Amino acid sequence: MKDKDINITNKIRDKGLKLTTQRMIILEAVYDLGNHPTTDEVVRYVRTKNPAISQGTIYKTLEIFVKNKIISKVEKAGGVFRYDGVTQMHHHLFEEESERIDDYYNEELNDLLIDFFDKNKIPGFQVHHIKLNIKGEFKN
Amino acid sequence: MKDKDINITNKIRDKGLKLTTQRMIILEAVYDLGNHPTTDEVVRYVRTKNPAISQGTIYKTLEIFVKNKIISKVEKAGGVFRYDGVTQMHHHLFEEESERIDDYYNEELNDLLIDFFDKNKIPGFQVHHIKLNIKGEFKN
DNA sequence: GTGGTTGCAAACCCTTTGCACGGCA
DNA sequence: TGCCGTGCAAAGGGTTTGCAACCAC
Repeated sequence: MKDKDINITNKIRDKGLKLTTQRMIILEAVYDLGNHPTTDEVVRYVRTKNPAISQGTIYKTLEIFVKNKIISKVEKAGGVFRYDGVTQMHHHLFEEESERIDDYYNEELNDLLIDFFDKNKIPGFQVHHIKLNIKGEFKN
Repeated sequence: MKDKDINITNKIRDKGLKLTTQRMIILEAVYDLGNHPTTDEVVRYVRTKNPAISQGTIYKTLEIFVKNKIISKVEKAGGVFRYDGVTQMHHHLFEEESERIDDYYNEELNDLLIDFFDKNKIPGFQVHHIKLNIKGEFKN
């Protein structure tokens, strides 16, 4: 068994979820596809590994992963869901026209934000998670 | 003509869009409903003012307003669109279970963010707009 | 006058659901 | 063995589209 498989196995088992072939392949898909895949992209990836896995299962399984915080949904207006296998704090760069979404990591920014909300509690609201949506355009 | 109507009229005309009854009522709906209405909420509001306005027109018109930056879409995972009539820089508080979305205004935070990205340009990306998604829970 | 807008209704498409079968623990 | 997970296919529901009639400019 490869390191990658062990990692995937643990992610699933650590949440008390049953380990099945379907779940392993679906989680592998999110990780391997990397760039915030849509459900459809996950479906196509999974097909290449095992065409017998149904679309319904993929939809259900992705939701189970989200509920168990193994992956997360990218906040995205537009009827299509995207999933994100990165669980550490990071932000997103959006380009509207192209639908492109890149990750943006910056420790200094994270510290700045955490520090800000430590000092400035929001009345009547307890913060769990902060994420910056940065809209603009990619230049080549 | 009320001040409100003049304001709405100008918002539409200033973008070079034709002024129609439908557009005025639809824009009024987004402003009056206030709290990030869904398309369906806009449809219901518009019906009370003029039942003859069709749902298709409302969908098309809201998209036209977004394209012309008169209003904006709230980034939201979930198949339902929400619209936001507030154009000044602000942030959103999300509570997942309840679907509640409140606005969060903080000038100091805005300055902090603008200053940060002035000093820390993102290679290959030009920032147009920054918005924080703050997830957590409302306490009563 | 005329090109953009609207109304209508059907089509779309992603997502959800129900249920019987199958397989992990 | 028991119960959770899966496959299948149909239903659901918000959104989009096409086109003829209409109307601001």
